[in-house]
Amino acid sequence: MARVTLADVARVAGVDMSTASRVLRGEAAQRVREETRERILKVAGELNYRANPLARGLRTARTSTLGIVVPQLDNPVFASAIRGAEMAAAALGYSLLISHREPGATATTIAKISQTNRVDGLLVASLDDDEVLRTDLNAAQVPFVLMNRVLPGAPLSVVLDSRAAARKAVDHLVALGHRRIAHLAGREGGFNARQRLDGYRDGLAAAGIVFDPALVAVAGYTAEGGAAAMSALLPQKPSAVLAATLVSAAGAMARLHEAGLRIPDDVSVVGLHDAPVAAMLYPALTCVAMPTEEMGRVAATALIRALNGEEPEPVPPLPPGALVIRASTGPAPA
Amino acid sequence: MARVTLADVARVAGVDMSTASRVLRGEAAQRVREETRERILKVAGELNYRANPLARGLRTARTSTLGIVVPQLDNPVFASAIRGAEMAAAALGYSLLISHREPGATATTIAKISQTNRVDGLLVASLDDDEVLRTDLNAAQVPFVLMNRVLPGAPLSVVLDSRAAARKAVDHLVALGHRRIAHLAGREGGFNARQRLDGYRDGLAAAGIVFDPALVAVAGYTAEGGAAAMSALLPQKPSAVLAATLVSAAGAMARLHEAGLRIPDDVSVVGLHDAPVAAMLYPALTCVAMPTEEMGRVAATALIRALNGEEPEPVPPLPPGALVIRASTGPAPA
DNA sequence: CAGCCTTGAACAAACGATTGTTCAATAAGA
DNA sequence: TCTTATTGAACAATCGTTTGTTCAAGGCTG
Repeated sequence: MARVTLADVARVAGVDMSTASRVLRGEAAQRVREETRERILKVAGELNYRANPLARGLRTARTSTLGIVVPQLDNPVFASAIRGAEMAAAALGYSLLISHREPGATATTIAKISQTNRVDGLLVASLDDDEVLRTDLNAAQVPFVLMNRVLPGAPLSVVLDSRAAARKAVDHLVALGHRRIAHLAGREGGFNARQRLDGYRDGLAAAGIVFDPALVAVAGYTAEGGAAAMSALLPQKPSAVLAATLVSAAGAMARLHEAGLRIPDDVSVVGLHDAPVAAMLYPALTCVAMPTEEMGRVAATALIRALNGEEPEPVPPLPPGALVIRASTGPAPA
Repeated sequence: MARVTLADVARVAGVDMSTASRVLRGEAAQRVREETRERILKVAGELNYRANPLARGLRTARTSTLGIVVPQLDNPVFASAIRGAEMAAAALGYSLLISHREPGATATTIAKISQTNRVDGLLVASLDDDEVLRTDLNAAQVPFVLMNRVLPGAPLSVVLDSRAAARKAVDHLVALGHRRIAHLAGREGGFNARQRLDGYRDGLAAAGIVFDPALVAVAGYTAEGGAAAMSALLPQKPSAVLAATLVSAAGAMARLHEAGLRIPDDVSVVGLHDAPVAAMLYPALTCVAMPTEEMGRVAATALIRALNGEEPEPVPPLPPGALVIRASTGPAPA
């Protein structure tokens, strides 16, 4: 059970460690005779040799590990971003070190994780305010990529095209004949919230509907917020609601039930992002799927590229996925 | 920005690296004069020295990293177990390397993650069958602890007391006057499924209700399964349902809505585990909270103990948390 | 005052890989 | 045939720690 080291491989193959190393890393293939090369590979295979990442990391000053910092683990958005990042990282020989970070645990997490010398770079998702996030990131000792977020001055971000997604959702409602469409917005001042609001307005404009500020309420990212915002909007008698997130949609739906309104007969509801929970709501929620897994994949890939010294090129917003029509949307009431 | 190494600390403090190392690791305090000791600590602090985990790991053959393998990341149960494990690990100086593992990606993940020499031990959660899991674990090159699962022969497990939880849920229903209580069971043959079924029967027995196999249906761990099982049970006209998981509860509730039955007026529903999604269902689901976060914490702690050579002592099942009464349960219909 | 213990700290050898440099043998060119 | 490139592989230093061993100085005992 003793680990097989490079020295073992070299000894068995009858070559020097340096030669074995070069062959196994696939470097400068020209400098080694084909026959020797094959012998080394064969021996390594037979011995089931695996390079010790610590030794390699020590020598190369690289860990082949990415850190990923998320505010919540059980949020489906982050969970699937992690999954995507993990797959991309694994495909490129990297591992993922996950740190979940309580919102408000300012700076400490990013500073700590990057100081401990365990990761080459960081994937960062955050729900914090720009300023807080900026302070945090200033403490980062390693390159990083932001997910689902832009921060002026931050080098690289991978974002979802929330604007297009919101537009898509509104188009669906419009096609069903809705005209009084309310919007449960995200946190005020947030980047994504702005995007979604813009998309909402795009949709209205395209349908020739005049934007009515009274039909927009800030719901934030909690069920309670969704319920409260829905309460505020009820007097406006919307026939449909676009919620910025699944969670606020759930809160809104609960409020509609309480108010005795039927979904979708009286009010249609559509949310952004698709996840198993959408199907578990009652009625099952129509929503626009977002490529969150791809976001993780793209972010990890971009980060690794940057670590390899490639010039980072900005990533365009990821277009929304399919409109998943479930039971929560229907024709506008006559 | 160049990293501060132990050599730097030693040089500035005017001592040998070995002395600095011993002081900073807090080892054998007796062998160093108090004055020297303080000087080293002071210098290390001023220089903001952080040991390079790779170098240390190389020398000690330990990475101070735990791997955690979960079948799903967005499952609240696993998410909070991860959170708990992370906190415990961090408190003991360990990091967490997360691998999510598609159920069915047999053996590969565990084998790979433990072969790569990156982790000292593994926390394993799995939904696979015993045999599959056993095969997987045979490939493990490092110590491991099972979470929420027992496997005959496996050295160490940390489990939730699902039996007591199910019992608690049934007691609640009984107290509300229910007598025809159905059970949506987990996967047939699964350890937890058995536990919950036993708890369900315990509850019935305590209330003097005769167990009726016709009131039990296997729902598995999906919403569809929950819905299908609920369909199968409807002809039995239960006045209450105990679902083994939140997901199957959601499926069952959807089915009840379709059938035109009111919750809780016609049928009460209670689920096991508490998570934000429970509050998002309609009506909000009454459930028995489970200490999943603590499970992660305890598992990580036990694993680290084992890695330190301490004799592992079996961990008793973690008792269920509070009964969280929401809107889905009410008095039995007259 | 000589010899022996203690104490405090330096010396030095790993851990397992990577990589710049050297060197021998062969091939090519003059 | 002798020199010069070229190729193929060994040599050896290094990354930053940890830890077994050695060693010097001072304190004690007799």
